[in-house]
Amino acid sequence: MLATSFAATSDLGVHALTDERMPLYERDALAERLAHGTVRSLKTKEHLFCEGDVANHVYRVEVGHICIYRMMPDGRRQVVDFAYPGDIIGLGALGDHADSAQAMEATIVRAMPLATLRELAQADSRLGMKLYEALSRELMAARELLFTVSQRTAAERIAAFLLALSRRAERRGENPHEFVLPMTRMDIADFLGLTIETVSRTLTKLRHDHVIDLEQCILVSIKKPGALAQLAQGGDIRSRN
Amino acid sequence: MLATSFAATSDLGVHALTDERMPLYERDALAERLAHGTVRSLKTKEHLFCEGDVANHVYRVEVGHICIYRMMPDGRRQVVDFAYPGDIIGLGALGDHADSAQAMEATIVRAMPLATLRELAQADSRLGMKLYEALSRELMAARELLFTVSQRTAAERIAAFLLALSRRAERRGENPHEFVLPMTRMDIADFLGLTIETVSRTLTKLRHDHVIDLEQCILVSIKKPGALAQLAQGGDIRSRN
DNA sequence: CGCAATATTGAGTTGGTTCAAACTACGTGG
DNA sequence: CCACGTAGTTTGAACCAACTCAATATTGCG
Repeated sequence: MLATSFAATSDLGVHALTDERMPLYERDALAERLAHGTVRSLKTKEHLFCEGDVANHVYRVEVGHICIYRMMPDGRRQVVDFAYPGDIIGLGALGDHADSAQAMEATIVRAMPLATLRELAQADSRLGMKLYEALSRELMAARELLFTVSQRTAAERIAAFLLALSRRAERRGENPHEFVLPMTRMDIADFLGLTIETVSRTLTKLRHDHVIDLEQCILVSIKKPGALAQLAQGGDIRSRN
Repeated sequence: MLATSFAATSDLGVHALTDERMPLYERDALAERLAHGTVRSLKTKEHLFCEGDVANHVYRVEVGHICIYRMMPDGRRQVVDFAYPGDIIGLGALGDHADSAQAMEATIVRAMPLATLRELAQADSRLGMKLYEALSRELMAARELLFTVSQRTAAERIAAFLLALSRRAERRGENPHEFVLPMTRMDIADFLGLTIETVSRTLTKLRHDHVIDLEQCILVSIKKPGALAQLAQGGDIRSRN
């Protein structure tokens, strides 16, 4: 049930466990199979699967972005992960899906049946180990997010979130100081356990303090990475570069 | 990195995923090996391992209770799990431990080297699958807790927590409507992302509303399970039985 | 261009925190 | 066995960060 290896949440937080993280699936039997897997296209807001659906595939995002979340009957929503191209979704599901996966924009994924995955893992115990490790990392990411949501202030959460996105951009070989937010304020809010208003206010505050810059609401430039890191840790802002 | 299969957190929450849960390790090669594993005794507050320690064993709690948590440099603490007798700790650790494990009282565990675990999994692919499933459940539990902490009010969190403990008691063949809290208010607070004062106040409120009863601060009797469940869901209390 | 969806900003409210003080349980040693 | 000390818990009152409600401003799409 979640984006493996490159998940945004993965390194949300202080300990930056994730810098040791590398693409798991490359050169894997898994990746090879996926390369020939069924392609599925999703429109913006279309669901890849929903809470309660029987889980019978894993997916790799090829193009676009997917939001993994869970809802309460009364409408409260918890976003659990954001999947980027290359990320694998649906690992860890036993029986039914416990979360829903929705395309945040026009998105293409490749699907692979769980049965096939099981066969591969049976045949190649190294793959089994990798899947296990991938799941471990998911677990760490989930706990990191738990920590963030449970213990940090709004400003600290946003700072940690932006830093996680920055590190992710870096890992993907993109500019870590300037990247696009594929998610809406609502997604961010539901991810961090805040309201859209608080997300917005906190971002504008960071902008006014010249820690970041924002264009078109979606293009983030990190101007003072040090200040942002300091903030994420719980320190006061002050003018670090 | 966590208490498998019987973890208290496991079913914290609405969807009660956990009722499908059964003891994983019974009749396993794992359980057999553990039965002959090294015994280790811990005094109250003694650590089994700390954040940053190299992870080279998994442990099964035999007697007592263990608290798994993570700390920030400034002292903020997030409790991630409570391990009961039968629970397995330390699965999912890759390299170093990301959490600390501390005995909440005089506790006995059995240890098994990770190397042995890997061998066993290599030899018996069913065991590998079980470990994978155990980890999946940990992940679900972590997300359930995330959801609880992120979206629920203090009263809802406490209600969900008590219900989780109740279900756990039931699974262990104990009285689900009367059980002892092995953890302090501080542990509960750090688990649910609240302060000890709020935990205390919320418990006394539940007592005054005759939803629960409390003796010696540690013996909980659930008087109105329905009201508690209602509350956990986000509904108002009202006098359900 | 004009509309609908998303984001920002402002003002007032509140749930949970913080700070502080009293109370309870319990282990220790006299 | 009881007096004492300590750690843990409860309770109260003031405060504040984030929420709610409401209005305005963007953005992007048909």
